[in-house]
Amino acid sequence: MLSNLEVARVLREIGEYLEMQNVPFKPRAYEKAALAVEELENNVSEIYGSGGLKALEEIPGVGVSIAEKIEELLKTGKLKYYEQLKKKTPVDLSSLARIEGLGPKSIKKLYRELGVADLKDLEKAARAGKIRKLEGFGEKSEEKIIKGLEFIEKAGGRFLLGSVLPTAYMIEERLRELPGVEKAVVAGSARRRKETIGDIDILVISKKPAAAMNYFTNMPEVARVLASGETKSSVKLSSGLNVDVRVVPAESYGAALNYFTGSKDHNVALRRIAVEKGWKLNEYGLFKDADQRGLHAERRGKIQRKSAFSRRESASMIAGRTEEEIYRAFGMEYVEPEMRENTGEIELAQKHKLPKLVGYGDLRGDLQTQTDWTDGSDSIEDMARAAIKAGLEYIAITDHTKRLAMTGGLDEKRILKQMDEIDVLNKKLGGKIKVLKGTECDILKDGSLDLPDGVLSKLDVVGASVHSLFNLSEAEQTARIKKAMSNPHVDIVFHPTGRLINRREPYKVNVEELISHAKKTGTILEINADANRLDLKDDYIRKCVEAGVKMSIDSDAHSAGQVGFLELGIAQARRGWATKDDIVNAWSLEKMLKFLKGGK
DNA sequence: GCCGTTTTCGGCCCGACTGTTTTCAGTCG
Repeated sequence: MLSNLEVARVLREIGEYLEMQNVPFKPRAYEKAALAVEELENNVSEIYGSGGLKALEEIPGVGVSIAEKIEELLKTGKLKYYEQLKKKTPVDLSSLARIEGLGPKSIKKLYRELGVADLKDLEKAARAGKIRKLEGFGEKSEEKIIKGLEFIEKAGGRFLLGSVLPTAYMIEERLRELPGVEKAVVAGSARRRKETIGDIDILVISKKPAAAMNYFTNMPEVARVLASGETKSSVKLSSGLNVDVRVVPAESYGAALNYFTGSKDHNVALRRIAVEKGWKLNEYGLFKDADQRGLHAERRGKIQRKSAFSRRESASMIAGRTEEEIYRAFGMEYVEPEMRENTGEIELAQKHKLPKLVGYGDLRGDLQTQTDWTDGSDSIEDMARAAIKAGLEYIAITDHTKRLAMTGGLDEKRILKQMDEIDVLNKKLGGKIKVLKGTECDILKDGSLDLPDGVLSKLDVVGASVHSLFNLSEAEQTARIKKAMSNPHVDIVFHPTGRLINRREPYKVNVEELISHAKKTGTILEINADANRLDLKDDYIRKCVEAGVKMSIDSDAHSAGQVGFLELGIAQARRGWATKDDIVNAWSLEKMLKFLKGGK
C-alpha cells in the first residue's frame, strides 16, 4: 500500500518535469495536489478504497485527471505518465533540486549537455570544470554548486527550532540597535514556530538600509554572502544556517511582516481574497489598484531595480502599516502566526471564530522533570527553586523507574523514600510552590507498568512512557500503550510517539487510536517541550483539541536550568490550535489535580 | 490541470536578486 507521502512525491515530481518543459500552469496544479495529498488526514489508499475516484476528486486541488493518475498509481504501483516524463529526463530530481540555486530548468540543461543524473555526476562535472562552460552557467554558478554539494553532505537540511531561535533573536537584537533602524523582527517559519527551520528571515524598517545591510553581511558569524542588495540580503552562517534580511519602508511594515511570515499557502490564500475584491496584496501593502499589468509595465521601465513602492501605489493603499490593519481590511480576525498554514484558519478568521490560543505566559506548572535521583543533574530542591524563579505554582518530580536501569531508575522502595523527601521539602518551602510527587513510569512490553499499583496510587502525577521495544508492529505498540492508559492510576502518556526530530522516526503507533482511547479513559497526552522531541506534534495536537482530549505541556527538564523551558511546547500547542482549556497545566493546581484523579 | 455568488472558459500571487547577459531567464521565498 502506498503512503500519502509516496503518492505526493510522484505528483510533485511530475510538476517538476512539466516545469522543465516550460509547460504553463500545470506544474503548480501538480504541486498543489501533491501538497493536498501530503496533508490528508486519512490514507489516500483508504480514501480510494472506500469512495473510489469520486472520493479522490473531493481532495482540494485534485480534479478528474489527477484523480485518475492517483488511481493508476494505487492500483498498479506505477504511473505511465510519470514514467514517460521521467524517460525524457531520467534524473534524481529530488536530490538535485536540493542544491541551492538549481531548479528544474538548470537540471534539465545539465542532463542534456553533460549527462548529469544525480549528485555524484553533478560533483564530477563541477570538479572537472565542465559546468562553467555551459551557456547560461559560469564560474560562479559552478562554485555555488560545489558549495551546495558540500553543505548537503555536512548539514543535510533543516535545523531544529530550538537551536535556531537564540541565533535569530540575537541577530534581531543587534540589528535593532543599529543607528537608523526603527524595527527589526524575526519573521518566516521561525515566527510561525515551525518545529524545523530552513532559514531565518528578519524584517527591518530603517531609514539607512545600506548601513543595516552592510552590518548584516559583515557579521562575524557570516561564512558566505549569498546575495546583497539594497532591500534584500542573504548570508550563510558558519553553522550552515541561512539568514535573509529584508528592508521595507515603515508604511509597509505590516504587509511585509505578513508576507515574510508566511506560510506561502496562507499568503497565497490572502492574495486570492484580495484579487476577488479587486485589490492587490504584496509585501508593500494592500492596494485598491489591481491593474497589475500597468504596474508591471511601469516597473519594467523606469523604476526597475528600485523600490517597488511607487507614488501611484501609495495613493491607492488600503492597509499595510500593521498586520492587524490588513486582516481588518479583509473583514477578518487577526490570525496568530502559529496558525498561518492555510489549514482552515482563514475561513474561521472570516467568520470571527478563531480559537483563543493558549498564551506564552499561561502555564502554571510543569508536570515532567527529572532529578539527580535518576538521570537529572540537580536535586529536587534545586528543581523546585528553579520553578519558583520561572514563575510556576507547581512542579511534578517524575524520575524514571527501575526498568530504565542505565538511569538508575527508582524501584518501589526508593520512590517511597523520595516521596517522604518531597513532603519535607514542601514544608520547608512554605507554600512558595507545590512540589508534586510523580513518576515517569516505564511501560513494559505487555503494557503493564514498572511500578505496582499500590505505589502508583500514592502519587500525585503518574506519567507513563515507552523507552524500549521501538520496533514492535503498529498493532502491538498501539495495544501496549492503550493497555497502560487503561490503568486507572496513569494520568499522562509522556512523549507519546517517541520521535526525535531529524534523528529518530516515531515508533509505529496509531495515534488516532490513542487519542480516542485517551478520551475514553480520561488520560492526558503530553506535549513534550524538549526541542528534540516536540511530541505530540502539531497535527496530533489539533486532533486532540478536536476530540476534546486534554494535554499537558512539560519541559522534561533534566537540570534546573531547563525548568520552565516550556516556550517551545507552548508554541507547538499553539500550532495545534490549543486553548488554555485544552492544557491541564494552564489550570490552577486544584483544578488540574481534580482532573487527574477524577478524569479516570 | 484545477476551479467557480465574476461558474464550464479563462484565469491562475508576486517581487527581488543573481549571473550571465546587453535585456532577461531562472530561482527563491
